[in-house]
Amino acid sequence: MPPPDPAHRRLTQRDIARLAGVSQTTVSLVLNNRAGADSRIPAETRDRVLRVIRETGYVADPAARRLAARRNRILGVFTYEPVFPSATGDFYHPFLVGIEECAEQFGCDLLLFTSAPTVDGRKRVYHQDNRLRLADGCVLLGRELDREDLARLVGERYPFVSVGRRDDAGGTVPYVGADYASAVRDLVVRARALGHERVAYLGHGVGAESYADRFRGFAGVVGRPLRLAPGEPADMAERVLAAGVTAVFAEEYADAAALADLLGRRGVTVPGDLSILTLGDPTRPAPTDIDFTGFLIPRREMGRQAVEDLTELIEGGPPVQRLLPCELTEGVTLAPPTK
Amino acid sequence: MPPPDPAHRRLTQRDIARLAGVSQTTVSLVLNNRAGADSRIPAETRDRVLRVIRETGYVADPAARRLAARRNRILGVFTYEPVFPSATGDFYHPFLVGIEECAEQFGCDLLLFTSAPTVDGRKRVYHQDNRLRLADGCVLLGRELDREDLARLVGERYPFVSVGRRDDAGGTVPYVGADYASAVRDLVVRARALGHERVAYLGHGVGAESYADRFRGFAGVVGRPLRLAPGEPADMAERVLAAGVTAVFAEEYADAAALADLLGRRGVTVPGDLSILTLGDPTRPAPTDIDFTGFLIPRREMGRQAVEDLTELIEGGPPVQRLLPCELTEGVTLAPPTK
DNA sequence: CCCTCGCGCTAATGCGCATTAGCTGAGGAA
DNA sequence: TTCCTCAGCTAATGCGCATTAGCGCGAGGG
Repeated sequence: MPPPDPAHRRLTQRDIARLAGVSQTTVSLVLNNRAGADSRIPAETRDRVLRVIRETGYVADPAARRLAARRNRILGVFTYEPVFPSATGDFYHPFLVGIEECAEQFGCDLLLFTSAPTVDGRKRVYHQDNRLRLADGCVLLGRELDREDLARLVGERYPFVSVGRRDDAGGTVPYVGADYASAVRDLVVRARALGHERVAYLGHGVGAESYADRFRGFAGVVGRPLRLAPGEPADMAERVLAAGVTAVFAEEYADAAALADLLGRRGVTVPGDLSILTLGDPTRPAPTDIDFTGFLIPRREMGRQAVEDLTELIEGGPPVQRLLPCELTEGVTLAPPTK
Repeated sequence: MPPPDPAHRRLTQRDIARLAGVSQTTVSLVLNNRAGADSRIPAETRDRVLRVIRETGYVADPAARRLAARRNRILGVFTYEPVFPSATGDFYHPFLVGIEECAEQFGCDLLLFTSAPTVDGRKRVYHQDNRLRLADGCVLLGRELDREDLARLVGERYPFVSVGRRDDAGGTVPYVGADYASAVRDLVVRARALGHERVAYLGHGVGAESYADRFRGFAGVVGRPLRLAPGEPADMAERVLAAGVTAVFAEEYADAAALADLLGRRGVTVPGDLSILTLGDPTRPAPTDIDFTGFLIPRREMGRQAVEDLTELIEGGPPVQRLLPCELTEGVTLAPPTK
């Protein structure tokens, strides 16, 4: 590549140094406030340098900075599912709000790894020419992270924090998750207290950690846990009714909404004839006016906390795993059973 | 900073070179597919290098790459108003969708400049220690961009594209805007065709380019354009009625919604007694069930196009300014005047 | 008068890569 | 044989910065 037009070449520390009549080293020292015992800079010199910097509007090249100092104040954000495109977009949005807030607070920029190509319908961190190392560390977002990716990140000692609990992958995976198990357990206990004996879990209950955790919480307090696969929406209502339960715990909010709708058409009232509880926020659009009883995922807080943990990890701290409590929502879809 | 534990030091081209029994230069050449006449590499050597790269999973350090090659495939996104926090969030979301889509298509990552501190209630591109130059170029988003920022970007020949038309700022400002003037004109013409003679523009009509453009379109086809400042919502309805017009063109969707609501309470029907037209999508939450006649801003497309123009600008292309057409919405709030 | 000593600074180096300018050895021409 | 060519590489350099080692100098001590 030809060298850029010198007239428009941007300023470097050397330029500043020349203008201030000092060395490049001194500029760097002033810039980074390195007033250590090994290199003191009198106020006069410092002011002179700072004045030139102010007048010229010099800003350090972050790439060079990263190369030399291995630090950037840039945090990566990798999302396994598309964030902006709106199907799941509204679900991930609050996480990003938290991430953004906290990043701003720490004075960090956010690098969204949008370039990751989609292979077999999934994104992968490690692809040809990934730019992971441009950031000091990375926040991982998505329902299902690739286990190979995780193992490799762990193996390479790359600083990252997962939003959402993850099973170990060849080492400790740092995460900020939601305490689904406890939240589900609390809901079941509450339903029990109202008299519900025959209850069902509507959902997969396996696969993604978030599903498994919910079902674990359910199975932990229900003797012989009954699980109904969501399956075809069309006959979901039938299967639920056939199960002869008085309360349904829906893994997916959208399933709860669909179920309520289907039941309504059949004249089955909620919560009169059947109680329905939601186990988290909608991950897909679920048009409904019903104020479900259930719990909310502390998404924003999870985002914030992930960034906080990440910065500490980058500083050399130990990997931490933590679960944040979910907030129960009163709602109107849980009532004592009538039959 | 102490050198990192060599056991965990990540691979460099030199490591690859050693493993493949070639020089670092060769690795670089293979990696960048530099098969020019000046440096030919036989298939055998190339394959050997590629195999080592594959086996080790080597990926080039993007910071070093940027430093040496001055290219990054990272596009910056600077937003003058907060994007995620949800007040205006829903308005900006579609722009980001378009930006993200197009960036992915081009294999670019997105750098969100979240670290820009808010000064005097506004964000500024140029602040202490900004990281603009980490990206190859930048997309600017926001209703009102800072003119000083713009002038400086232009002056420094920094590649950027504004989403939304901007007046020149010491040079041509590349933008992808919405053709508000034409859209408003079309709406006025349409209202005229239905018999509306006395019409009013409800809004500022000055300040941000997007406001000015709308009013310009309005004033261009209305003899003595009447402009009503939005002012206090409480008496907005009174002022509109006092103006004795048959159709109102509302700059802000939220104002249209508020107006319709206020009129409804007074028994004034829309569009029976008064037609109301909206000039774009809601920039603030506007709860309403009304299907307004007006137009939509091609936000997603604007985002896409901005990224496309930006990449061409980075490639050395000329700055382009373009306006995208707005889509008229039929709606139910425009009808022939009754008085 | 020499000899520390510490202050205030700078020369030199390397981060990992892309790029330019060669260098080497084999094969062909003279 | 000698020279030339050219394919196939490599050494060297610099991108802009942070960092390390250390230089020159004046003050204070012996």
